[in-house]
Amino acid sequence: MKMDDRKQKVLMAIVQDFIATAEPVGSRTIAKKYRLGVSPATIRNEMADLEEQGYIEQPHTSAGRIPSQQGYRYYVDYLMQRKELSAEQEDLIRRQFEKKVRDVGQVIQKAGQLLSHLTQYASIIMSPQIGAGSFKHIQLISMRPSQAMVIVVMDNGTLHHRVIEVPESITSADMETISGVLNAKLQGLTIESIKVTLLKEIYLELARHKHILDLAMDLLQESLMLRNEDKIYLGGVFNMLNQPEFHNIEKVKTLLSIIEQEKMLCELLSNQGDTGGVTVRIGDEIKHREIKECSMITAPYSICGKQVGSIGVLGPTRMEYAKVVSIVESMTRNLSRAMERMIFGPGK
Amino acid sequence: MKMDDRKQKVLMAIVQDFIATAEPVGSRTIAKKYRLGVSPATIRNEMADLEEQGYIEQPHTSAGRIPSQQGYRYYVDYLMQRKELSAEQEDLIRRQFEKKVRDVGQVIQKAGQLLSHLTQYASIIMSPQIGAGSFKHIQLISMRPSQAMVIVVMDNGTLHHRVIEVPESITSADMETISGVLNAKLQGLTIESIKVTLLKEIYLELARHKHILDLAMDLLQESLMLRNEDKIYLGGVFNMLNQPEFHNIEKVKTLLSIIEQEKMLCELLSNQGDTGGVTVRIGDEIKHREIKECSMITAPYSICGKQVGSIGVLGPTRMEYAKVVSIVESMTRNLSRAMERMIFGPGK
DNA sequence: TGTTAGCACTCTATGTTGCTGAGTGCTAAT
DNA sequence: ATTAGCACTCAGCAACATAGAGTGCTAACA
Repeated sequence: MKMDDRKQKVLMAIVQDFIATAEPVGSRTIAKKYRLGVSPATIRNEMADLEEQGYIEQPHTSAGRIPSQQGYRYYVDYLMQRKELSAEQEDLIRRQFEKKVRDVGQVIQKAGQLLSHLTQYASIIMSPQIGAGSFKHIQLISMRPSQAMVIVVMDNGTLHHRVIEVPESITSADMETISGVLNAKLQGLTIESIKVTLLKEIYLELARHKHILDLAMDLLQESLMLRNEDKIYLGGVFNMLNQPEFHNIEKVKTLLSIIEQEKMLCELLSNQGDTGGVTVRIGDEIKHREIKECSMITAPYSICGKQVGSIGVLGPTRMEYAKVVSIVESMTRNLSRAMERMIFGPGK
Repeated sequence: MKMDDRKQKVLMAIVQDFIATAEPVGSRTIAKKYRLGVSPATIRNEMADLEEQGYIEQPHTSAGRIPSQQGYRYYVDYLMQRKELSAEQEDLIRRQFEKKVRDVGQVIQKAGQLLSHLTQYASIIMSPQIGAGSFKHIQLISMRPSQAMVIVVMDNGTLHHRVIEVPESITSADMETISGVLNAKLQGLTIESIKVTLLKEIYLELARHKHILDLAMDLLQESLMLRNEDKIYLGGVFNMLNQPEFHNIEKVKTLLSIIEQEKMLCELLSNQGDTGGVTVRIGDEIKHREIKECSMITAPYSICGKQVGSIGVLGPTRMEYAKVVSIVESMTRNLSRAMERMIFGPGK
């Protein structure tokens, strides 16, 4: 793993130049553009070594070199220095997140648009996985003569509702009563702690309204079981087509076919390591073989310190790692804050 | 506009063959495959006429003919006969819509997936535009010591909620009271009919809770004003890449750039004619010049007879009109039903 | 008068060839 | 250890040739 200083510089030059131009980099270019103070011939020697060690490769004999996966990895781990965001970028992000939004979906969507706009790659954002909560409040509301709405509020701030059929004989007052009893008996319970005896008790008390009760309990039960499902926002795929690596239709096809499968996207985002920080996965390190020659930079965001979802950027392996890492990091910070405000109110 | 019988047959052959193969159609092919009982030479004469009249064109001298926009139009208006869905397809659609789903978004999404799967083109579906309703019920719920949730239920079955900050001194009982007063005074009102005098009255009655009242009224007002915004589901773009007309990257790019702009999609769907039935727009007839060489087949769906949204299929002008028209039609029927069930409960 | 066979003509698509230039690896001189 | 010099390789491009699909026109035919 040890690498002499000049080799590092050469590797760095190759990676950077290739990221910038998408053209294989020759020894002359490096000597001229990166001023290492040695001649192309010397650099050729270094390159031969680097190739032998697997950091770079040659598309064909008479071409320059391009970084191998291992080369990118080395660059990301040891050579790259983060490129801090410009003041405008910082500002843009902050302002985007200050905007008033209606629901979580909208935050996610805005964040995705911003992320793909800033990076010029595709962005993937997962909506927060707010675990199954416990029951907070239930409310029956009469909507039309024979229809009512059941609303269940969970303590994590989510709510579920459904329209049900009720006998015409049921009055608003009856519904109040039912709501009242259920609230009194069940408040704060999780699915595990709802005892059969307790249910019996309720049914006894509200025997007259068994039918409605059944329907209400159905929704309640579902709500308690439900981990709110994965929603995924994806944007900026269009950007990818500007990358020369996607000038070939077949690649675009495989890319799109993946991207239309939400499940796979979820896996891509969830499969990240342990760290809690920004993760960079290069080429094969993304486990799905359908995605070739792509890299992902992902990071979790959190609500009150608990990781609840992830955001990510998908680009060609020839990605501007230094820039994207900073952007992703800044985004998670801002997104976490926005989510907290969303769910727990504007807070302090 | 009048066209002799054999010409029609020739035009039909050209359109159908081109739709099937994407290759310019020659006179020999028509004579052999479509058995018009005349020789290629005769067909060549007919084709020369058709070209003169603008129904077909020649990509270059030594190629066969392809339909012009006008040619497709004539085909769709006079020649095409609907291709009824196969029993399996009918069945597939029905079963998809019978599945239990959680919310409107999910119905839309499922429908979109199905539509693009059946047609093999891109599908666009608009979520229902349920107009601003009138107020049905408001409920304040204490969530944490200094936080409460306001829920507003509208008579059209939609609901809005928000977490607000409240003084710690407010009790659950206070909230019940506030909810109660608001419900009693405001039930059934629309934004226009809420009078200042009435508001004064409420504020007087609940003077102690002015702060909360303000927050609750904010949400209420927003809810009353809000036409629920356009959400658009889009799927099957991937399918389009299988069409030979999109083997050229530039076209894919313009297609994708459009497709990522939700606004434009909305316009595309809304801009349909009057008819209430299936609308076919070919090439330029879609007003956006960005979309070249595409056709759209759209149709509105309705809730209780009122048109609330549209679904559409976007494909190349060389689209299987006969098939897609039937599919779109069947989908709107099923979607309308599913929406009604969703919003008004399972009903009869 | 409408239909058809025959034929010359056009033009794309495909393949072949040869050349150019970028880039390499090696060797010998510094 | 570095570098200049040189022979070698190979993708990419342009120029050219060829094949084949399809046409339009003409003249013969029913």
